[in-house]
Amino acid sequence: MPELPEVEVVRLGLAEYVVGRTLAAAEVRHPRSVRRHVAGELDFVARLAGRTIWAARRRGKYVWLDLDADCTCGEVLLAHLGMSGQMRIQPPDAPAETHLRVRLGFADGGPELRFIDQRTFGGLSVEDAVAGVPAPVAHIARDPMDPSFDLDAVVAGIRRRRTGLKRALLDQTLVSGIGNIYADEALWRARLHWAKPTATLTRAQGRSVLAAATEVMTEALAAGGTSFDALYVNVNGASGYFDRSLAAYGQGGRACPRCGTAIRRESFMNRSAYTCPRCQPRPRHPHP
DNA sequence: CATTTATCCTGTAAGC
DNA sequence: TGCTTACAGGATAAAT
Repeated sequence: MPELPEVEVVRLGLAEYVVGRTLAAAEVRHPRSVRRHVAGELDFVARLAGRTIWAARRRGKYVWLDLDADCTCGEVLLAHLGMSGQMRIQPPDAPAETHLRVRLGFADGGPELRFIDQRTFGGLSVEDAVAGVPAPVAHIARDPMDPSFDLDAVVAGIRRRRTGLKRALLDQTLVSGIGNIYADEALWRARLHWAKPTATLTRAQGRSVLAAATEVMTEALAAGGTSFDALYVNVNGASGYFDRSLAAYGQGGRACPRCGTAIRRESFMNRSAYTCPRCQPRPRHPHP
């Protein structure tokens, strides 16, 4: 599932292959993939034709391409990969992928940009940027790799909440970029349980779990991301290999790399939470 | 207001 | 074998 490291790998690919090029015709093959473009499919296509891509940027799990030289107040092509979205660079004559949703051709006739998305939770839209950030991203907190990320402020924000620790880590308005995989890995590294009430979190524990999240996402980025179920690939179709380094996520029944105890899978918010029962003891009063 | 839950979607895999 | 069911889960609207 694309979280910060996977989206950053995609951003790097976009920076390499499409920045500096000028868009020609766009083709929307599935309306759901542009549903966030409120002015509709035709307007989406019309707004892209002839536009030059000036930069590829990211915040959390959102990635966008600047369509105006002045990035502080121009338009951008905003993308969210959702669960299964992929950005691929392909020759224009390459056969259509099974879940090809949007094709973006270029005026130079070179490789085109394709948005492929099996589950269609992701999508593209053209948005106005305000102070350099697309409007739908304005409420998304800075991520741990942002130079302006304020760790102590985020720890304070988490401790102000009245919820469970993992819920807070997944809340993109507190800190962005962390999804289910890296939340479980960060909690495992910090030896904290997902149901620990944020009210009982010390400042040191808060700093520890965020440092762990930053560390594990940095390592995952260096490995090209995590391709847990082969739905995540880079712009050239290659998988990342950080899944081999996961200690907790998806490891139910397997030995904890630290103490050998079997990793436990629990139900959490209609999904899963993986913990080591020994390294991450359940809090006395767990938050549901 | 703060917090939690249901919903969107499709392919894979497990269970009967 | 073939059908049904559970599961994967990011963001947000709706509910509490």
